[in-house]
Amino acid sequence: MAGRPREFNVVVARDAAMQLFWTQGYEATSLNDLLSAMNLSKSSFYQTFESKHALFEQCLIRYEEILICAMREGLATAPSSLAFIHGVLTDISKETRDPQGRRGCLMMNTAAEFAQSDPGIARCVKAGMEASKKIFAEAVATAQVHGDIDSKESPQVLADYLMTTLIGLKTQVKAGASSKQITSIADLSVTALLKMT
Amino acid sequence: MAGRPREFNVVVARDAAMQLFWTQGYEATSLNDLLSAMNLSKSSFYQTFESKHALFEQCLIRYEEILICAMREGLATAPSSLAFIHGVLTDISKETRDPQGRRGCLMMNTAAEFAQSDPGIARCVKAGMEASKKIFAEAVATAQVHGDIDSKESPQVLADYLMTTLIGLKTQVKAGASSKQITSIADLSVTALLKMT
DNA sequence: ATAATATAGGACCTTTCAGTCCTGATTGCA
DNA sequence: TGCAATCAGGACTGAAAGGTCCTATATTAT
Repeated sequence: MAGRPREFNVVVARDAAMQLFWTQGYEATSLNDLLSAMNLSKSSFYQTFESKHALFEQCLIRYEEILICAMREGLATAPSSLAFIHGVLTDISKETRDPQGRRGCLMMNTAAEFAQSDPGIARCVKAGMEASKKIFAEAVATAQVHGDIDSKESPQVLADYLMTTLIGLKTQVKAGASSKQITSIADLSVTALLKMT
Repeated sequence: MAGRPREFNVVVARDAAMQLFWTQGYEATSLNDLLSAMNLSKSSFYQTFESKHALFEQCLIRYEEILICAMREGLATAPSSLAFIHGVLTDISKETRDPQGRRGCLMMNTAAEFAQSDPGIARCVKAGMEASKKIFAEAVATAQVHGDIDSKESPQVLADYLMTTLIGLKTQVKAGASSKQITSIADLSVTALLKMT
């Protein structure tokens, strides 16, 4: 009953699309761009992925999964929760080196491009934001238990603060900030977090 | 030698365009959208504004002028430099009320949409960012003189920190954060700034 | 009156877009 | 052998995009 098997890997193809959307944004990425990057014929594309929009949503979800996984792993393997928090922020300075890094974060780029106009995508973004924030909140809570961060403020509010800083830093990188600037801001933000009572 | 005078106000028309670009972004705003909002015929449009792209650049520059002026005035009239800084951040919570406020900031939206692909626009954005940062730096320096902010950190770095927070907050608003969340983060950021040594 | 500039409106152009459909070949399983 | 599903590739559609050009009318200063 089964016909000819698929010759390409759906995951690989979708990841290629994700990279392209990440670099160029949704609107700026044409179908032909996608077909080239994914190395697919139009037939195969529409047979496998319903539409450009549907594919984008899948890419966004996938991106968020990867992001969350990376954060979870980072938190799990870091010497301490505080080191994890500090690392997430300071590592952004590395993204200033190549154009690849200057792309920012697909989730945040999408927030800027779609938040107003596409409720479905907006929900996706919000979910990803919440998930990231939750990990920050866990990290903060642990750091508070260890006495690295003062316990007067709730982990949720502090996680919101960290998310805000993260978004701001990523955007600054995109806008052309230097590695040094980013490092300074990140260090300052963490210092501020610690000195707070 | 002079012919028929212009019947519309260039400034008013351009401001209407600015509002539209602000709400929808550059790509998502079609020429017809612009003609309707500006109440112009195609003839008048192209006679006055060279192209959609040129108009956008003018709008961006105008937006930045308004922004900088508002900040300068805010700083001049605030009871103190610290109050100004605190006000800029906490006032963002008001933007959560109506969709109008959820548009974010044209300059930052543009950074997200164009920073990678359009060097001219990117330069414009960077200039606006620098100008905003400069005002923050002035405010910080004054607050340091008044003893409201510790003088160990340079005004430049602290201004960078404030810009980062500002960008992060604006983006969070766009992504759907609540008024309460924004207020909490803004208060926390300023508190952090003060408690720092 | 004339030159110069503005107005409105529409025809028109080229390009690009996402998406559909069709043909014909290919491949695997039953 | 035949069914089912894939493949590639191109023709095609309808819509929308930004821009140009043209006609005809209106308004001003000289």
